[in-house]
Amino acid sequence: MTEKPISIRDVAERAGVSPGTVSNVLNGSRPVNAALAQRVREAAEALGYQADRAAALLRTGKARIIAVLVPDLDNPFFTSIVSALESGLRDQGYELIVASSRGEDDTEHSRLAAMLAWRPAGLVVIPGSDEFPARALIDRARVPYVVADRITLDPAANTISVDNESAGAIGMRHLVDKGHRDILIAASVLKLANIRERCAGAVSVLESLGLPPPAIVETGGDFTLASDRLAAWLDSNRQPTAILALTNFTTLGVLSALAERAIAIPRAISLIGFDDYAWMRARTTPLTAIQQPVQAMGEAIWARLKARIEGDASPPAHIQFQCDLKVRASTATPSHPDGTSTGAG
Amino acid sequence: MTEKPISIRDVAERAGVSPGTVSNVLNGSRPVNAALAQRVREAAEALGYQADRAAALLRTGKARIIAVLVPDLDNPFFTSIVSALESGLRDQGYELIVASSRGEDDTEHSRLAAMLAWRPAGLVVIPGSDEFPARALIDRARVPYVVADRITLDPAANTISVDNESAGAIGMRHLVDKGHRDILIAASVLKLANIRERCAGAVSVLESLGLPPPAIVETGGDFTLASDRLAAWLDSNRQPTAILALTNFTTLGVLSALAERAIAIPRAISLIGFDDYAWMRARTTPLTAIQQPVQAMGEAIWARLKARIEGDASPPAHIQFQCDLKVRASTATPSHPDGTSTGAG
DNA sequence: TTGTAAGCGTTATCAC
DNA sequence: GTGATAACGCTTACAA
Repeated sequence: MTEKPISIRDVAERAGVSPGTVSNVLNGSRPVNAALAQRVREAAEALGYQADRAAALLRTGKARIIAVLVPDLDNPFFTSIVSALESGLRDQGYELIVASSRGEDDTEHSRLAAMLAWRPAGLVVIPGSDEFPARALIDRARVPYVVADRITLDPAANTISVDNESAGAIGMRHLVDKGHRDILIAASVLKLANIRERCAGAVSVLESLGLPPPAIVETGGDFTLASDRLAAWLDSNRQPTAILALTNFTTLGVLSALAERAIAIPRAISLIGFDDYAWMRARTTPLTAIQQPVQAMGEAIWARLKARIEGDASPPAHIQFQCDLKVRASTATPSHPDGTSTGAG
Repeated sequence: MTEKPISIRDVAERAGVSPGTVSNVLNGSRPVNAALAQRVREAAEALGYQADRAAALLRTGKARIIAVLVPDLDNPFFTSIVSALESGLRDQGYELIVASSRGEDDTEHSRLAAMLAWRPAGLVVIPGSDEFPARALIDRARVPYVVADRITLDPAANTISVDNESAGAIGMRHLVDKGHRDILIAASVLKLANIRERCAGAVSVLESLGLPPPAIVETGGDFTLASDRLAAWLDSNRQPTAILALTNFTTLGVLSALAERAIAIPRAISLIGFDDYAWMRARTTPLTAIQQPVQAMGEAIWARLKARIEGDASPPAHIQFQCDLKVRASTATPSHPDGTSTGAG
């Protein structure tokens, strides 16, 4: 049924040359007589020859594979990073293998081990936690790698992330400028340093102005949990005049909790979302949002990784991108400066 | 710098056995004396040995790789399929390599060729077009494959998709039941058979009731284009009482166009969206939506592909899943049965 | 400039 | 039940 794929020998035979010559022609590794080269190319074309990359890898030890490990393939932030990476790799003859750690340490470990068994040229990882226990595997494999999004304690890592403190700060500053004093921060998981930093940035804005600290609710990682936690919080606390969401899923959680309670945005509560997706704009009240420069981050990840793959030995870089505040209609002046509001449902 | 990874020989030496025995222990391919096996396992563990999968692939010819080609890694429908697939493969020792064709024929061709060079055990493809010219490559590679989401003219293909006619029909039926007679269908690209079928299903509902056919606007594949086209249509036509969107991006386009014009949902226009995402629910007016069973589809794709990989030679199956209409607040009785409405902005 | 042959790490086929 | 050994398809010294 499945017959043998054509090998380099088939091409060599058809072109009347040696396998080595075929390799040299197709890879351009050494100059070959023009006429011969032409014959070889024709033969390869005619047979539909594609070099077996596994064999090439075995021989050279240099895989044109980039492995990517993310915590969740259903989170659009992570997939947008993957997408940006993919377009970078694509033109340079690299393949992308991808796995999800589902935010579980042991899955992270096993998926990483499995991918490393392909001896990839490079690795991009968004760790599930700051501890990132699986990094021992990377050290052992001695593969060039870049850590994205999450902060890591690994001193040898190249990291690409956003300036999380600043990201939190620009959101909070905007709310304070609008006149808000009673602000709730919706944070996903405070165990993650990037979330803590976003919080810290936001809190520091209030501190520097001598204002009281904000309330913070930890919503958990996924949408439904976030929605429930926020609902519970809203039901048992005085209603804030504004909410600052620190991830895309918490943004959804806030929206859901507010919608269920028919709390109007921004009349009753102003809202700043995190990340910037089409659905945030396609609303009667488009969301003010803290936008991460995903495309640029993807490109930077690939640039850094590629440099490492090609032998760059400079000290680990920690590249931070600035987020952009997209001001839209979901943030307004609070209706009652003292914090009570009108939208109770 | 990059020192040699440990090979099977290192393990063999440390355990005092032959490489063949190590292989037999680790793969369970043949019974091995328990004590020896234990020594081997300890040695492998101590050295952190991971078999080089490229070498294994070269020898066996059986890659544990599944290649996935999608039109767009930024479309959550496609990434959700990838995600569902990934969890299926993962536990069975397969690797996932993924590429985006960006909906371009030549990119599709080149990405497919590159992935096939890894001699993957199986292939999942969401073609960019019904013609799917790149399928010649698949035939030549004789690799088991499954076509997902899109309908294909390829008679040999196993396909997994939704029942598109029914999907269109349940949406339209719901609108008609609500009393709508002046309905706009927002279709992405009529060149695609699945979109045409969704249209056909919707149209047939009206036909069977002796009602006049709906207006159809072709919005194009991405969000901004869809938004512009719909805006243009709305500005130059009588306003319908309901809109049926046939893809996730057209849903966004409709929402955006309506929001810009401050047309209220469902007071002025009822709306049915396609696919079902958290953001559709996290709204003051949650969207009635035609939900594709993504998880089940991913599982079915993997089940079918796995069967083929394992030698199943039954005739090509064309599995269709039924979509589910999630009725929410965005669809209501039209305010003016004759089609005029109140929400002009 | 081209051909020949070794060898990458593994698994499968043979002997033992 | 275990150990040599060949072979997978390719690239690359080295020989011609």
